[in-house]
Amino acid sequence: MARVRPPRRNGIREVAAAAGVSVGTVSNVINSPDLVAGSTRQRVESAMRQLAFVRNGLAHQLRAGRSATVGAVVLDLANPFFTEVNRSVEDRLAEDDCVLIVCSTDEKIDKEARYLRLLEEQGVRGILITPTDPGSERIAQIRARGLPVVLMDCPSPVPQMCSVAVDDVQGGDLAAGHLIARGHRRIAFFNGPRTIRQCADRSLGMRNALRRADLDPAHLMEVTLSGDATTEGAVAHLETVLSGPDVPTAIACVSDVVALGVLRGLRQRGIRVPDEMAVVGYDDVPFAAELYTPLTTIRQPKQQLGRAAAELLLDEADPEHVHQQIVLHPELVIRSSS
Amino acid sequence: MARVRPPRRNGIREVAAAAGVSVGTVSNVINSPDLVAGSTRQRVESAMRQLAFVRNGLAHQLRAGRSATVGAVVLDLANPFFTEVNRSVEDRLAEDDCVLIVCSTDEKIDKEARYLRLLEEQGVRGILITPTDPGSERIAQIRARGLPVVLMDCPSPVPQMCSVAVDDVQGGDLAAGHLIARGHRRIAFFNGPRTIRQCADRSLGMRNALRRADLDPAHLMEVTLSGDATTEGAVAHLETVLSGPDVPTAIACVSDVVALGVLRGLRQRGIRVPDEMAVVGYDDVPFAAELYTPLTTIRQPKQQLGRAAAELLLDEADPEHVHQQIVLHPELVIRSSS
DNA sequence: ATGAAAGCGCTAACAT
DNA sequence: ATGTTAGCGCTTTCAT
Repeated sequence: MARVRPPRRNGIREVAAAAGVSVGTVSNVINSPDLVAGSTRQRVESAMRQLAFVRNGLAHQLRAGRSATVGAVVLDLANPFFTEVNRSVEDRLAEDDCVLIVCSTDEKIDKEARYLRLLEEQGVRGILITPTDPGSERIAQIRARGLPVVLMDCPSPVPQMCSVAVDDVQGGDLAAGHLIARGHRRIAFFNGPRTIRQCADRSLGMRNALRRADLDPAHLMEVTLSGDATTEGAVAHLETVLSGPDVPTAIACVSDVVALGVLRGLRQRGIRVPDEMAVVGYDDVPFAAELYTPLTTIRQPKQQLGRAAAELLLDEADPEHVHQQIVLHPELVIRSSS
Repeated sequence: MARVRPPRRNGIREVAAAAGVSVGTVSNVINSPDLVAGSTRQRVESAMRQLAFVRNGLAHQLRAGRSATVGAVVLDLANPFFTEVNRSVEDRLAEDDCVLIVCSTDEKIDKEARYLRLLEEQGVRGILITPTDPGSERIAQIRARGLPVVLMDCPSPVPQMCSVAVDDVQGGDLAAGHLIARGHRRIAFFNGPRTIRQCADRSLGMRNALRRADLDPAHLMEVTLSGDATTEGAVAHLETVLSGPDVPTAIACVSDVVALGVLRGLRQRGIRVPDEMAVVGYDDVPFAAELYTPLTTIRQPKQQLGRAAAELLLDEADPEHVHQQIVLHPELVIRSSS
């Protein structure tokens, strides 16, 4: 029965023995120090130090019924937008001694499903998610099992669920409105798949702006990057647009990362920005201002988003909790690319 | 005794009851399906589906003694270097059904200590860390308690510990060597605090290059950004350097993020790059090529780094495991800023 | 092939 | 103020 590697760490039991008290007392000095007499407490604490005691959080959580981990399911951890959101989430969680598990879905529904299950098994305290489909049965089921879910960067389709979103219709409107004001009429939109709400909404916003300017919204040349809404994907799709029959004078992009690819492709072809082609991005990532052509973009309140989402999730423990749908607003940042 | 919110999820027990078998059998269909008869298995599986069974990972891990979480302690989750490393780690872990907990220390030793404790309590399977001090007592103790630790972006000071590093001395050498070859003699180095190994090593490498060119290494004008090795920090420190008695002709930076600040500050002052001032970065983050002035930089093999680190960590479970210190190599990428 | 039962390390009554 | 003990949900011998 001898285990091979049992540098098993000391538990509450060893501490109790060393301090000459019962395990219950040790538990109390950890969880309700005021219940135990000063002298005993000192003895126990010194024993803990001596034995390098680290409480087994799993056992704790199993018994106490609540864990110290929160899961964040986002499209891509390496995307600078989510990166900043996650950082804010992490900081907020730290205030409550919670820790963040990150998961990238790459917009793949099966990866999403897999991670959701993993997180649920893991017994996370709750899940923050930028869902591929906010109305999905899967999310409803998770909530039905009592696990708090907060939608991040996505408005809740139902009132009983928390969400923090940024108004993407407004964002799209801002972007297109700006281009129209600059005199552009043939506008392309490098968008992600419309099945992603952000993409659909931004598209809608752009069409609203066109309509308001008495332009036919159908003339928006929407290019769909499915699964390749990346810098490289954009470079690839640029070819198609430029060699088409109806070359646009402006390209709006669903993200700064995509805009980066557009700028790169344009530069490779010697097409000047903004003179020959205007470009606008989305997100306002940290480097947007320092690009070869500083990028006009739609700024998202990333930190607020992360912090608010974390806060809502932590709050769900509270029985008095009311479900909130927070909507934040984007902002047009004009630079040189348009 | 009635709990307030008990939408408690169904456990192995409920499944057992529904399927008319014992809990042991249910456990077996989960963990050793071949031990149980086909028909029983089917009954159990259908019961699991019916009851939306999700196994309690905490209990599982408590009993089985190994968890499915791995912690990564890095300087800053939002830093594009770590962002890419983490993403690779995440992907590698996913292959083993593990999940990643991320922690940003901001180079603060107390934050690091706090997160390490949290992770250890959390019962992570192991810890990947970019330590503020790789030789710290704290890390040694963690390992002594049987928790695998792999140093990331840092060579192990001792042979019994795994590590994946990138040769930073070489990187510094590459950067300075390049500037020297371009004719620069007065070189400034916007570095982080030398207590961080990467910073110390890159500085060393730069001095090596100077020495090789028969230049006095003491002439390297090293500017220390402590706790503000950020874009903003760099902008602030630039003032000091430019108004000093001995203005450099080139600025090397400890990261692309810092270089971004230098470029920004230079641009604000109308100083042309590279004509009036050469700049080189470090990391080769995704946007480095698309900056206003495309950035000459030292490329780090970020994906390899993350993947290798995750692999080493996962391997430590293996009793046959040997401790490896992997050293990867950086690469000079010349663009227009120098 | 399946069941019964003893824990994993901890918490929370309840007893003293 | 401290000790005792019954579990949390699961795995894992050991019987059957």
